[in-house]
Amino acid sequence: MESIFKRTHMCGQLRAGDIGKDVVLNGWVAKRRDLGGLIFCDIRDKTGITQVVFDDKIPKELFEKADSLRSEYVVGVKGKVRERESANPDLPTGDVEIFANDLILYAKSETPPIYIKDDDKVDMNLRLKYRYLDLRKKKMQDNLAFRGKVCKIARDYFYENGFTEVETPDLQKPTPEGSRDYLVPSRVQKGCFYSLPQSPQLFKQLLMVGGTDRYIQIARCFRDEDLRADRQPEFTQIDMEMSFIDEDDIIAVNEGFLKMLFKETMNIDIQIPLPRMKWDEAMTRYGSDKPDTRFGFELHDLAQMDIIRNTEFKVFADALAGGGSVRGICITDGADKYSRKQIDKMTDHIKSFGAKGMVWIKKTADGITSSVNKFFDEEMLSQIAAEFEAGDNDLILIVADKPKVVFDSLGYLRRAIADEMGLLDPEVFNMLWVVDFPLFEYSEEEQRYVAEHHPFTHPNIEDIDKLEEHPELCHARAYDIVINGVEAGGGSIRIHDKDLQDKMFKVLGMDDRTIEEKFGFLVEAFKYGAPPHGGLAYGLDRLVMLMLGEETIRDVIAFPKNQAAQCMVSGAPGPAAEEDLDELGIELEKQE
RNA sequence: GGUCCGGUAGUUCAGUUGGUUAGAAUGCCAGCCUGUCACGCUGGAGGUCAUCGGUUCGAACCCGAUUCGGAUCGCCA
Repeated sequence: MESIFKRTHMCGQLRAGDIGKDVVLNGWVAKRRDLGGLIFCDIRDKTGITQVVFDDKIPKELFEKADSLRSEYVVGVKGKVRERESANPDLPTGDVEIFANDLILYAKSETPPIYIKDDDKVDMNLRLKYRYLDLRKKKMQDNLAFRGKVCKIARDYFYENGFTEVETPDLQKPTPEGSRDYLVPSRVQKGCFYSLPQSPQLFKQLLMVGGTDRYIQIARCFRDEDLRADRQPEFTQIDMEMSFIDEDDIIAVNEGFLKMLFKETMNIDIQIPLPRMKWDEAMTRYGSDKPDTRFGFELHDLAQMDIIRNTEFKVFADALAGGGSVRGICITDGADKYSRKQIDKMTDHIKSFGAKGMVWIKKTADGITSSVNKFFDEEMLSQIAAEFEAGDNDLILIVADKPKVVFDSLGYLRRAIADEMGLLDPEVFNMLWVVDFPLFEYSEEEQRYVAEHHPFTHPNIEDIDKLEEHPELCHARAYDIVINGVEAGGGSIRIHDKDLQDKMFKVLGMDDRTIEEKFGFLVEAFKYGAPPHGGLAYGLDRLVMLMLGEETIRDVIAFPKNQAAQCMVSGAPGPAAEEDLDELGIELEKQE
């Protein structure tokens, strides 16, 4: 008795040209259709399914074995490829079937708790618990293969361009700046902790000081923050860094990568160079530093209009008096699509961004009306509509508040509405660089300036002398690659000059001791000759999700965590053994 | 940490104004069936209505607490 049938083909492979061949397939029973004296059985592997036929002309023993097959049994089948009596046009292998003459049962299966088909509606947590079943789906296998291919292309491209792949340590020194670290206790140094890297940032800069010149890594990163549909606590970056370059070099190299990537994975031709948009422009036109440019609905600033500036409408007047702004978007053909109730729902949602309300104006063939008729007569409303160049049946939405609230609200609304109206074409990939980010952001909480990107980001050359007097006016030599409204990657030119770095730390309110504690080793390294350098990192998971049009990052990661950051397959995280904790010198608080 | 939504059969869901034995589809089991491919037909099994408490003559349904899950804001240099 053979223990294994050596396969000749994969299950998605056979075509009409294979008719007459003797073949061997291995796989799982995807579906059994028992017609009595005739049994059809679909065998599945990661490439697809093939129909196998058993009839009562074959030996009784074999037929009975086929009769006993159930879903997800693991089998090997020997047989002859033949033409189907009626082809199945929905299947790549639909012209042929295998007339079985031998069958081996490798393993039985209990009835699977989830459906194994691409368009299931099974609860995500259940899918994650039985991930190994979920992964049998063609779509999941295709997604994993696609992700692998993206990694391979990244390696191919960067290797060809003189980059060296280097692994940076996963056990790092805890960094107080930035997101929460995952901490790993040290056994040898009791009371001390490693942190898992949020990114390889500091080490890749040390590699530049070390003369690596061009570095690439497909790097695992960890951030102990709350999860989202597009955010996992452990994720992967395609991380690169270059020496003796400016931002044009970084952008050119990465445009080359993106062009190759989209060509080789999806046969899409990206036109390079990609457009670059300043951060200020992205905010004022799209209300977002990651604008989706596949559709219009751009923001308009109404603060210059006399009727707005001189209005008695308290909301607008207060916003402008308090240094805020009044801006709006015009939804083409939105007037009859959105009821009062739906608009109220939108208003509720933008309240989560801090907005206190929203003004709407509907322009139709019958006239113009709004939620502020008390303050603006028809003539005034028409003036506002003209500012938006609104046509009949357009809907104008206006938010007045602090700039951040206005941008967040309108930025959200324009994309959410475009999505609802079906304007987000999944076949189109609109890419652009967002550049000239603010260097600092004022943290109300900490009552000081914090780095928008990180403290090693090089200020724009012309802003350097403003650094100490007017940090709020400084811009950064930073750039984000934005695809269809998603930040696929970002990076910057780094500071390599020690004096400039010191100045930067000072603006950030760090004294010598803090600097020494946090980044002492980097500052030390920079004393010995750091080359001008900069780089960029892509969020691999997010990039793959975007390319595949998936709605959640979990569908492009083999074993993702659920929202509570648990691995549903293994049950991680779990409690540690008493003796392990003892050895680490860790004592737990007694839990009730 | 906040807000919102949800938890009913293995799965996806319905469940009226609070009222008899909680339903459907699918899956599963058995029988019949030789060209199916969402096979078909017949029959069957399958439920701690998340948990606890309350209101009530009576609770899947109303109220409260807890818990779990999801979305989202904060957070994510």
